[in-house]
Amino acid sequence: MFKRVENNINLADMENEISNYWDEIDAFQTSLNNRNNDKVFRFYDGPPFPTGSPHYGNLLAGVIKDIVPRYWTMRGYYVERRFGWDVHGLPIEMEVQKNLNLEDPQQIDEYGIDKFNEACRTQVQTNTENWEKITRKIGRWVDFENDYNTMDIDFMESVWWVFKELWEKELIYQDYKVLPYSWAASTPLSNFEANMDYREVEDPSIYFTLNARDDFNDVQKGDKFLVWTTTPWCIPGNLAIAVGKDIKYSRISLNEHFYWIASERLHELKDHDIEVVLTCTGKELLGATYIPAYEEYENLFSDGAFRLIHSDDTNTESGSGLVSQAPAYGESDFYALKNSGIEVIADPVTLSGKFDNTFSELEGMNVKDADNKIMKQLKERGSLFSQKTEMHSYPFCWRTGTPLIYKAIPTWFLNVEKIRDRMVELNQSTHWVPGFIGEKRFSNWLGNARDWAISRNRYWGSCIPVWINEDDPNDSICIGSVTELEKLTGEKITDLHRHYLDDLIITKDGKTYKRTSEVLDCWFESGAMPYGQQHYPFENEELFMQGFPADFVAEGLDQTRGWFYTLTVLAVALFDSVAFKNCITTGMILAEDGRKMSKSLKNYPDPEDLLNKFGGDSLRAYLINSPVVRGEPLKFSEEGVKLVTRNIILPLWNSFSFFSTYANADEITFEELEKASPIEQRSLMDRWIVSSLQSLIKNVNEKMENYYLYEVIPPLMNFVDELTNWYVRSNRKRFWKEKGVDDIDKINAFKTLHEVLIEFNKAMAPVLPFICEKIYQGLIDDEKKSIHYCDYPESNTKYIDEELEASVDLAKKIIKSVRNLRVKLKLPNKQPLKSVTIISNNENITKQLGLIENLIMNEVNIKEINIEKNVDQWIDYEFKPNFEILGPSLGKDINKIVKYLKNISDDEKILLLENKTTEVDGITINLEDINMNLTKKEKIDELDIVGDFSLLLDTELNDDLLMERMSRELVSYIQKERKNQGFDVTDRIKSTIVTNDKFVQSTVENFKKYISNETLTLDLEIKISDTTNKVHDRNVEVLINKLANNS
RNA sequence: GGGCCUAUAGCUCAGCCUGGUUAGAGCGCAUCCCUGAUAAGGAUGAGGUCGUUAGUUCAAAUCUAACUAGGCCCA
Repeated sequence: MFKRVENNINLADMENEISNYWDEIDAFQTSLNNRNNDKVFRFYDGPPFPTGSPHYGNLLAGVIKDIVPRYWTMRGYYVERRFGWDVHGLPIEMEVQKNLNLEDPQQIDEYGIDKFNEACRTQVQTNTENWEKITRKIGRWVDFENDYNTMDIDFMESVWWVFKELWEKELIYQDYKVLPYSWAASTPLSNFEANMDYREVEDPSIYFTLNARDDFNDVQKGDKFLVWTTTPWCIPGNLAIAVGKDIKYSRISLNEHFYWIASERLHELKDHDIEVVLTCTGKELLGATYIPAYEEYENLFSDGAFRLIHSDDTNTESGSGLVSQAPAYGESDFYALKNSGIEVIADPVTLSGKFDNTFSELEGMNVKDADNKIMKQLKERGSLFSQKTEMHSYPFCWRTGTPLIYKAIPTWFLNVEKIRDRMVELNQSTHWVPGFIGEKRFSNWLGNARDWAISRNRYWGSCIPVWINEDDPNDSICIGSVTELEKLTGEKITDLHRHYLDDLIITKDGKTYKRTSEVLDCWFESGAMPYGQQHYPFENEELFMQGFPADFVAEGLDQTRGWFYTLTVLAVALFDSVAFKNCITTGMILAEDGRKMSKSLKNYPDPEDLLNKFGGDSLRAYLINSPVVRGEPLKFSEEGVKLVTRNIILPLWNSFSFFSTYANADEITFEELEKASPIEQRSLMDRWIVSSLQSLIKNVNEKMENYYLYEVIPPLMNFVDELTNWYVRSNRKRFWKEKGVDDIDKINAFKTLHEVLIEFNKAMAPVLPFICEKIYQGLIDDEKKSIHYCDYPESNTKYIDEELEASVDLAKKIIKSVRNLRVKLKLPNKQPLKSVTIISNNENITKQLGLIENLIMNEVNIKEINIEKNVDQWIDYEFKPNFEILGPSLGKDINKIVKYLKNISDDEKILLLENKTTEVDGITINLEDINMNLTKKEKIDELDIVGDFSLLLDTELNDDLLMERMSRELVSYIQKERKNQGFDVTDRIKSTIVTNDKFVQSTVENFKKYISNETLTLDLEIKISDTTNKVHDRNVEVLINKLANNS
C-alpha cells in the first residue's frame, strides 16, 4: 500500500533526509559498483583552488559535472568521479605569507623554505570541509576520499614524466621573459600581483634625439630621430627605435638640423619654426641605423642593435611615433626586437634595481633616481629635445609600496608555437557546447598561442626537474621519475617539494649538477591532471588509456585560457591528441545588479543560506535553465530560484502527493495496479499522457546525448504542465470513484499515473536528484533501492501516437477558446451550457473531434458539440500572399499581388475560392500560395476564431441548466464547509439542506446523487424552513456532520 | 590595443544560424474565474519605433558595415 505524503514540503529538510538515506545505503558507491563491468565514460574534474568557500561559479560547474555523469551512469556506463584539488601556486602562498607576516622572498628564505612549504601544505588542508558540505547540499556525487591532489608525490612524479617527455621532444627551452619586477623585494611578480596597486603618478615625458649613423633611403647621415620615452632610465638599455610600418613620417628641417617625426605628431613642434622636407612611410625607414646615446654597448651594433624596427604597438596617439626600445625592460620591446630578428638584450640593472658597473657614471644608482641624471647627461650632449612631466597610472609593488619596473628574467618556456597548427586542427574534433566557444574563441586562442612561460620564481609547487652543471649552463640533466633521481643522487626520495630537493646534488662523470631553482606554473599541473590523477605511466596504464581522451569536461568561460588550454597543449604535445571529446563551457555568474559578485558589496545571497532555504534541486534547475549554460552571463537572482521552485519542483511534488493521497485513501495495492488494462486499451487521456511522455523521453535523450543541457529543462517543464494541468486535472474524478463502480477505469488511471510518475522521475533524476528520489521511494515497495540505480528511460515508440497528441492539442485550443468566451460573456464555468458549435469544413478537425468530445464537454461544462460545415455563413476571408512561397519567385512583382488582394471584391473572392487560381497583371497565382485570415462576418460575441477554425457558443439557458448550476453551487458550498470545519478528504458526512426555496428543493431532488457523490455525503436530507443564509443568491443553509465510521 | 559574446515588454529571457509583412514566454501589474492537488490552479488585458546609423533586398529583430553601451578573456 502507498503511504500518504504531506502536500506541503520543506525542500531543504527533505533533501537532507535523502542525503542521509544515500549515506545509509551507500548509494553513490553502489551506483558505481552496479556498472563496474560496463563501458567506461571518462570524466575529468577540473580542480579548484581550495581558497575560501565555493562560490556560485564553482556550484554551477559542480551541478553540470553531476548531471552529465548521472545521466551516463543511468545509460549504463561506468563513470568514475574523482574530486580534484589544485593546491599549489601563488594564491596559497599569498594566504600563507599573510598569515606568517612574510613580505617578500628574502623573508621567506630567512623563515625557511621548509617551514614555509609545510605551512602551505597545512593551509590547503583546512578549507576542504566547506566544500564537502556544500557539494553535498547541491546533491553532487563525487568521490572525496579517492580524490587527486596536485601535491601528492604520485601526481608530482607524473608531472615530471610529462616534463621529461617534452624535454626529449625538444619542446622545452630557456629564454628571457619580461615580467613585472619589484626591486625592493628583489623578485618578479605575477601579472595578478602587478594589478593590485596602480597609482596615478607624475613621471618625466621626454623627447630626445638619436643621430642617423649612415644614409638610408630618405634618411641622411646625421639626421636626428626624435624619440619619445617616459622612462629615461631605460635609455642606457636602448637597443632599437620602433616605428610603425604603415605610419607616415616626415623629415623636417629645424635650426639647420633635420629631424624625423610621425607626420600626425607634427603639432608637437608647433612652437618651432619647421619646414617639412619630405614624407615617407615607416616601412621605408626599417633598417636605418643610428648611434646610441651611450657608447658602452656599441659592440652590439654588429649583432643587429641600433636600428629602426617595426612594432605593432607604435601609434600616433602620443609621443613622436618613434619609440625607444629597451628589450630588457618592456615586453613589447622584447618581442619587437625578436620579431625583427635581433636576438640581443642589454640589462645594466641589478636585481636590486641599481645600475651595475657597465656605466661608470650611473653605477650604484637606483633606476628611478637615475632618471634625472640621465636627462642631465642627454642635455649636456645636446640630445635632449624637450622635457616635461605627465600624470599616468603606474603599477606599484603591493607589498613594499615602491614603483614596479619591468625586467627580463630568465624563464623556462614550452614551445607551443611548434604544435600550434596541430592544436587548431585537432580541436575541430572536439564537440563544444555552445559551439561558438570552440569554433571561435578557443580556436582563435590556439591559433595565436605563444610559447608558454612555465617557470615561476616561487616556492610551493612542482619543481622543474632540471639539474644544471655548475660549470657549464648548457649541460643539464632532466629527471623524469623518482627512481631516476634516487639512482643519480643515491638518496631516498620521499617528497618532491623544493625543501626536499634544493640541496640534492647530482655528481656524474666528475661534474656537479645543481637543480634550477624555479617551480612549475601551477597551470602546468592542471594540464597534466589526466596523467597525474592516474599516476601514469608508472601505474594504471590500461585504465588511463581506456579513458583518454576524456569523454567530458565542463568549466567556466575563463578556462578557455586556463584549464582547457593547458589540457590541450599537453595532450597534443605528448600524444598528438585532444584531451577531451565533449566540453560544456558556462558563462559567468554575476550579481543581480549585473556587476561582479563581490564579498565586500554583499550583492548576492550566501550560497549556503540559499541552499538551506530552497534546496539543491531548486538551485540546480535554476542554473541549468539559465543563459550560463549557453556560455552567456547570468545575473543571479534569488527570485529566479524561487520561481523555478514554484514552477517545476512544487507541481511535480503536487502530482505525486495527489497520487499518494488517493492511492492511500483508496487502499490501492501494487497487486491491484497489476490488474490494469494494457496501455492500448486504456482511456484516451491515459494513452495521451503516455504518448507525450514517450515523445518527451525521445527528445530529452537526444539533447542529453549531445550535451545540450539548456534544451532539457524547457520540455521537462512543459511536461510537468501537461501532467498536472491537463492529465491530473481532467482525470481527477476517476481517482475518487467509489469502490465497486467502474473499478477497472480507476485502476487504469492509478496505474497510468504511477507509471508516468516513475518514468518521468527517472528522466528528471539526473537534473533533480533529491525530489526524484523522494518521489521514487514513494512509488516503489523495494527497500534500499535508489532511482539513480535505474536505467535511463528509452523511448518506446510503440506508444507514441502523434495523431492523438495532435487531437489533444486541438482539444486544448477549443477548451481555451470556450473559457475565453465564458470570461467575456460573464458565464462562469459552473453554469452548464447547451452546446458549442465548431465551424470548420476541415475533415481532419471533424475526425479529431470524435476522439476528444468528452474531454472538451467535461472541461468546459457543455452538453453537446456540433459541427457546422457552412463556414461562409459566419466567416469572411482576408487574403494575403504567402510571402515565403511567392517572394523568391516573384521578387518585386509581389507588390502587385499585395495590392490586388487588398482591394479584392467579393465576387473576385468567390471566383478565386472556386477556381483555386487567378491571374493578376499576367501573373498566375494559386489559392495555396495565398494565406487566408479568418474574420467574423458580423460582430457576434459568442463567436471566436481560433487559427483556421472558429467556434460558436450557445448561451441560451433553460431551467435544467439553471438547476444544474444551482447543484454545483451547492456542492461548492458544502466543500467549503467541509474545509472550514477541518474534515479530512476521506471523511463521510451527513448533509442537511435547509430551505424554503422551491427551486432549490427541486434542484436537490434532481441532483441528489450528484451532490452526495461529490461531497461524500452518505445521508442527504432536505429540511423545509426559512433561512437568511445565501447560496448563489437563494436562501439556503447547509448543515454538515461528520459520520462516525467510514464505510 | 586584440579576440569573443551581449543589447528585443517595467524585469529575466526566446526568436536571429536558414530574411517573409500580426515579434513570443515567464515574472510583475490590472481585471476576472475556479475551489478537496487549495499557503495551489486557471483565464483575459495593458505594455515593444527589436541599442544607433547606413547598406543589401520586393521584404530586415533576422544578413552586411560602422558606431554606442555592457561583459568575459588576453595584452
